[in-house]
Amino acid sequence: MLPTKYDYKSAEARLYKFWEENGYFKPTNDPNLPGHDPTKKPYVISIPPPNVTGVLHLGHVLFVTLEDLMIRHQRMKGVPSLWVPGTDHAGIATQLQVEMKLKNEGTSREEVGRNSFLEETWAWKEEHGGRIVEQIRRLGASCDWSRERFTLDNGLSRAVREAFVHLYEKGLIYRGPRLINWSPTLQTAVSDLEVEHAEEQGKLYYFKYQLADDPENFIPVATTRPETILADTAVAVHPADDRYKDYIGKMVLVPILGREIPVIGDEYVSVEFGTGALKITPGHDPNDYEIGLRHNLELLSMLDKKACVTEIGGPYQGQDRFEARKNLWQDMKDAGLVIKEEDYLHQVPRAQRGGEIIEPMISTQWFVEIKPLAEKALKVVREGDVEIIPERFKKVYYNWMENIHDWCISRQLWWGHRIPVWYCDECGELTVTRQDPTACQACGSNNIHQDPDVLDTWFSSALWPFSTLGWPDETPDLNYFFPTTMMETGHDILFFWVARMIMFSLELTGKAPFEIVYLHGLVMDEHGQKMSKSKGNVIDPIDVMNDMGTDAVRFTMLVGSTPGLNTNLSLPKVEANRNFANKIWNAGRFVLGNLENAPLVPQAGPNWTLADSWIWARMQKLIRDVDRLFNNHQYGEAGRYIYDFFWGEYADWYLEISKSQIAEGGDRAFYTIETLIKVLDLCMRLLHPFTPYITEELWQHLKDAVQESPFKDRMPDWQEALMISSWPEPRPEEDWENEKVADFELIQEIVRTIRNLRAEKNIKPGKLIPANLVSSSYHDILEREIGSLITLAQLDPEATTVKKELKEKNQGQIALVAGPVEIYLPLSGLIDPAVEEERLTSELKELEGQIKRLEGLLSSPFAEKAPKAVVKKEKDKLVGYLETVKTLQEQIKNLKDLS
RNA sequence: GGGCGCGUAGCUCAGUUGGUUAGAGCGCACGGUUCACAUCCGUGAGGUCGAUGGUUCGAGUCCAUUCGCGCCCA
Repeated sequence: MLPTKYDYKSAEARLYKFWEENGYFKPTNDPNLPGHDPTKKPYVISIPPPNVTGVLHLGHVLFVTLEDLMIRHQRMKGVPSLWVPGTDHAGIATQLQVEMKLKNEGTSREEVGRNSFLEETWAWKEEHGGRIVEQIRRLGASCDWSRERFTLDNGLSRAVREAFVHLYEKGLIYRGPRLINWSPTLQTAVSDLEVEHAEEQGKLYYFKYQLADDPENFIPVATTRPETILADTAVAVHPADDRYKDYIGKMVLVPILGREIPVIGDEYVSVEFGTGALKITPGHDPNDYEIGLRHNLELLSMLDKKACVTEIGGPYQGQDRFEARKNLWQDMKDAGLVIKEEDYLHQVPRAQRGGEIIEPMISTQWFVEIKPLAEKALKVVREGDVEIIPERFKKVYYNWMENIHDWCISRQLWWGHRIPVWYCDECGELTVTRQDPTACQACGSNNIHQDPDVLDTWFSSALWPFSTLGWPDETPDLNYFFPTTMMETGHDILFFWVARMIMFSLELTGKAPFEIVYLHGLVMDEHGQKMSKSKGNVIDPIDVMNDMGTDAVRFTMLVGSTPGLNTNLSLPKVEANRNFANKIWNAGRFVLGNLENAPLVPQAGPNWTLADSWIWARMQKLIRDVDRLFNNHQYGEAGRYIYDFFWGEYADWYLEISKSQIAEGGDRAFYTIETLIKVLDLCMRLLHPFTPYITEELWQHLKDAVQESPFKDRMPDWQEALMISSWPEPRPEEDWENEKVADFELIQEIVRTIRNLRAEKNIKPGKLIPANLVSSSYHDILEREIGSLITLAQLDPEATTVKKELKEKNQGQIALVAGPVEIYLPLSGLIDPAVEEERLTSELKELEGQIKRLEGLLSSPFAEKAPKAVVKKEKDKLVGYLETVKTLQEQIKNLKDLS
C-alpha cells in the first residue's frame, strides 16, 4: 500500500540518482559505441549555458523545464535523445565577482597581476561553479552530464581559437579604431547589444556658434550634451534650409576653445528639430560619426578611458565628464554664448550590466565583419531551413540581420579567451596562429607580445552547439548529433546568441546549427511586473521547490507558458499544482488499493460498461490532442488538457463509478480494475515530461503492485523506469467512440440535475433519496447504468426505478428533465407547488428562448451556406429542446392538475 | 520614427485551421468528517471577449481605425 502522502523531499533525490546511475540520461544509439545506426535521426538540444557562477532563478527554471519536457518526450518516443549541458564563463560578471573579493581583501587585480588573478578566478569558478549545475539537477533535468562542457575548457578554447583564426584568415576579423561603446567603470568596450537606451529627463541646451569672420553673427545650435562641444568638428545644416544654407562652407568658432570648424550641409539634419542646426561630434556620437565619415571630418576624442576630459578640452582637461559639462556651460554663459535651456526627454545609453552611462568613443578594437555572415544567416531562415517559433520573431530576426553592424569582440578584461594575436616589436606585423607562436611570422623575431584583451563571452557561446560536440574535430558525436534539433531559449537573446550561432555555424561548419528555434518569454511576477530585488517581488525557485515540490513548480511553469509570451508566476498557482500532485498520488493510492479486489482470472472476455467505454474513448481523444499539441509546440496547452482529463474525468467520474463496478465483483471488477490501471498508466506516461518525479514514483509502485497481481501479464511495455517507457501513440478515432461519449454525457447530465436539486433543497449529501427515471429512447441505457447513477447521485437503490413511460401522473414528486430523460423525485415533504411551478416555468422560458434562436438560425441562409455537419448539429439540438419542452409542459400541467 | 505583443469572469490566464448562449485556477456564496484525497467533495453566482466599423450564413478568433499597457529596434 502506498504511503498516505507523496514525500517529494525523499523521492526527488532518490529518483534522480536512480535515473542517472542507470544511464537513462545518455542517448540511445550512441555513436561512440558498437552497433550504432547512423540512419536513425537523433533529437538534440544544447542547453543555453547559464553563467558558471550564477544562482538559479526562475528564468533558468523555465528553460530547463521546457527543455527537459522536450527531451523526455522524445526519449519516450524512442528517438535517440541528447541534451548537452554546460556553463559559460561570463567574462564581465565573473571578473567583477573576483575583483570584489580582492577589494575586500584590500588588494586589486592590477596589484596581484594577471596570472594570479586568473588563478583566483579559476579557484572561484571551482568553488561556486558547481552550484548552478546542482540546482539544475534538482529540477530533474535529464541532461547527459557525461558530456557537460564549459566555455573555457580546453576543447572549447581550441574551438574559439580555430574560429578566430579562420575568420581572421578569411579577412572577416579586423582591428582598427572605430566608434565603440565604452564603459568607463568597467574599463572595457561593450557591444551594441550590451547597451540599453532608456528615455530620461534631461535638458536641451541652446547656444551660439559664432561665425569666424563675423563674430557678431551666429548659428544657434541645441544639444543635450554640451561638454562634447569640446570635440565638435563641424556644424551641420540642411542644404535646403533657407535660414542657414548661405553659411555652408563658412567657418564657425568652437565656444571657449575658439577652434575654427566648417559649416556643412547634410540631408540628415532635421529642419524642425531644435534650431535646425546640428553640432557634429564624430568622436562621441554614432550619428555624427557617420556624418563625419561622409564629409571627411576630423575625429577628436575629448574623453579618456575614465571619461575625463583630454588635452582636446583645453582648460577643462582632467575634469570628469559631468563636471566638465557644468563648468563649460557656466563659462559659456559668462561669455554670452548661451541662449537658453529647456527640459527635454531624451534617450540615454546605459550599460546593461551596472547601469552606468555608456560613452561612445573612438577606440582601437577587434571586430567581426558581419554582413557576409548575416546574408547567409538570413537565407536559412527565409528558406525555412531554420524554423522560428513563434513565427513573428522571424520578422524581428530579419530586421536585425538586415541592419546589422560589425561586432566589437574585444574586451579589456582578463577572464576569457585571450585574443590569439601576437604583435612584433621589431617589424610591427601581426602573427595569428592556431598554435602559440614563439616568433614573428613576418620577420622571425622572438620579440613578440600577445594582445592583452580577451574575446566577448558571446563569441564562444556562438560556437556552442558544435563546439560542445567536439568541433573542430570530426568526432563521432559531431558527425551524428550535429546539426542539433531544437534551440530553446528566451526571446531576449535572439540577437545576442541565436543569430550569432546561426552565422558562425554556417561559416564554420557549413550547416545551420539547429532546425527549430523555440523562443519563450520572460518570467514575471503575478501582476506581470519584472521581478527585482528593489520591488521585493522576487520568488526564489529553491524556496518554492522546498515548500511544494519540484513537480509543482515545473508544472506551473509549463502550463503557464505560451510560446514567446511572458509567464506570470505566483505562489497560489504553484499551490494549485501541488494540489494536482496530491490528486495524482491519491488516485494512484485508490487504484493500488483495489488491485487485491480483483479475481485471479476473468471468466469471460470483457463486457464493457458505458463508463469503461467512455473513459477509454476520452483517453484516446486525450492522446490525440496531446500529440497534436506537442507537434505544434503547444506544451502548456497539452499540460492543461492532461490536468483536466485526469482530475475532471478520470478522478471525478470514472473512479467514483469504478467503486460500484468493483463492488459487483467477478469479471466486472476485473475489467474495471484493468481499465483503472491502464488509464492511470497512460496518464503517467503523458504527464511524465511535465512532472517526472511524482509520475515515476507512483508508476514504480504501480508496476510493483501489478507484477504481484492477476494483471501481471496484461500490461505490455512496462520498462524498468517510466522515463524510458514508451510514449502513448495516438490512434485514429473509432466508430463507437462518439456514441459512447454522448451517452455517458447524458448520464452526467442526469447526475448533475439531481445533485443540483439536492443542493437547492438542502438535502444532506449523505442522505439517499428515491428516484424514478422515465425515458423511452434511453430506457435500456438507464437500466444498465442505474448502478452508476445510484452511486453518483446518492439515490436509494431500494426506491429507484427506471420506466419506459409514465402510466399515471406522479403525485407529490419533484419533476426534473435532463435531455430526453424525465426524473421524478418523491420527496413529498419538500415540495411547494408554487416553487416547483416557478422552477419549471423558468426552465421552460429559457428553453423556449433557445428554440426561438435556433429556429431563426435554421431558417436563415445559415441552413444552406454552413457545412452540413454544422447544420445537423444545430438541428439535432433543436429536436432535443422541443422534446424537453414538451416534457416540461406536461410536468407543469400535472402540477396544476394536482393542486 | 519603424516593428511587435497584450487588453476575455473580482484576480491570474487558456481558448485547434472563424462554426454559433465563452473555459480553468484562485477568490466568493451555500452545503458536506461516505472506507483515494479537507493539498478534498458537491452546488452556485459572476465575462459577450478594450472601443468603433467592416468581411462572412456565422468572429473572442480575419481586416481597418482607435484607446490603454508593455517590449524590441533606430
